[in-house]
Amino acid sequence: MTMFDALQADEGDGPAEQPGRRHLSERQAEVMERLVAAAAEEAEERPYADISVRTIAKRAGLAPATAYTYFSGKDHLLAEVLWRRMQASPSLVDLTLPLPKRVADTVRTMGFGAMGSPAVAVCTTALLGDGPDVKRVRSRLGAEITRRLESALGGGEDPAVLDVLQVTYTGALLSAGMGHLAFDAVPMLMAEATALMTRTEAGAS
Amino acid sequence: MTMFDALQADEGDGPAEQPGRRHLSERQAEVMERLVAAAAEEAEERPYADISVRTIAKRAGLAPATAYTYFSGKDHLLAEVLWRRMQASPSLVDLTLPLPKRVADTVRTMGFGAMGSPAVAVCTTALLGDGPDVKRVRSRLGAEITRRLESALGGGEDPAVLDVLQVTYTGALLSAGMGHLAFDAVPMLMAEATALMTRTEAGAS
DNA sequence: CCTCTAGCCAGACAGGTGTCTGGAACGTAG
DNA sequence: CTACGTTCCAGACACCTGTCTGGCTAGAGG
Repeated sequence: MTMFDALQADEGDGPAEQPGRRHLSERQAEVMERLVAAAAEEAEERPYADISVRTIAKRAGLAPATAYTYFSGKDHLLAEVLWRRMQASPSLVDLTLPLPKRVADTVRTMGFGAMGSPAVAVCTTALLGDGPDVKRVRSRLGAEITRRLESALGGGEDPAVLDVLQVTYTGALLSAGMGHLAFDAVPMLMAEATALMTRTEAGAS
Repeated sequence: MTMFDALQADEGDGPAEQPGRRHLSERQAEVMERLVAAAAEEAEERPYADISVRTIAKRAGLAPATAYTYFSGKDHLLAEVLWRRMQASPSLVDLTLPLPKRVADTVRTMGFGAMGSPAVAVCTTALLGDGPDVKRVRSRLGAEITRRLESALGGGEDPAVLDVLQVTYTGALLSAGMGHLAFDAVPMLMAEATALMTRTEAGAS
């Protein structure tokens, strides 16, 4: 496995210490940052199959062995890109908008707008890999998606709606990553799903 | 690539000749069958990472080189298992049932009931792999799922409902394959989604 | 009987991935 | 300046995957 779990990007001044893990030095955090950035660049301009830990490390100006001390493999690295983008994106909800639009906005701003579609597809592919580290990233992402959808819905809806939306969004990301669906169409699809499910509900808000 | 595309299981007497591809001898079809069966057995009792083309070939009593002439790799082989199960399963719809139940039944009978959950998870993982052959299997599976959901809905609904259900089912399979959702819970979830989306529709049927 | 073709097999092979080890570079203390 | 601990690196290494080659067996046809 890796030396430690990938820590969350804690810009700011919070302690942000995970109890299970030793802290990272300034230099170490910077090295990780460079690796993730290099991975994102690779994802932008190469297909998934042509990316390897070695090409990412070379781009970052680091030795492959060093990359392996931080990440367990290329999937872990590329998945981490998605996670960072997610964290860097705002999670604000405009409660004056109608529900479907709120969901669409939440989905649209969920970090991936800044990346090109091929890059998202590449990282999504990586996210599907097996391996315990990738699995952890996936769980974190899933939890965050739930959290954001939850706050977009506002809590006034049937909890089943949230469950379905969560699964639907997972499927939409997958379909988009596979090329069966355009990434641009995802927010629209989610809005449609929301509209269909909440049509005659006791309208929230 | 492989010698030919994996042919569809054409028990019966139809010609079933795909114009692009040469026909297979009796013996060849039987070899493929053994390979797929061995892959299914492997999937039942080993985790994904411990399966390889060589272990499958050994179980089938064949040489690895032979397996590679039929399939491009372990992902292709395991994905084919799912496709065969899908084809072997009935696709009948009882039009007297209410819509959500129809969808749930369709989903439940979609081939995977006969396999253990771990095996489905393993094959689902394989289905997510990249590679042109796996991609083809995925497309065929997707098309079949669409077809079955379509006939379960009966055509009287908003076409958007079908789109959403398709994506939701994709996501549900993925979530289940990842272990975030029980396979048993998938039909229920699909029924819920259907019920929510068609609640106040001008009821079909 | 021999010949010819088609399919399968065993082993060798190249390419790539993740790991390990010895040593270099840096900071700190005495 | 030397001694020491930590962190990172470069190359070597073992492992696995997919491909290729030459030979073997079975069946068809003469």
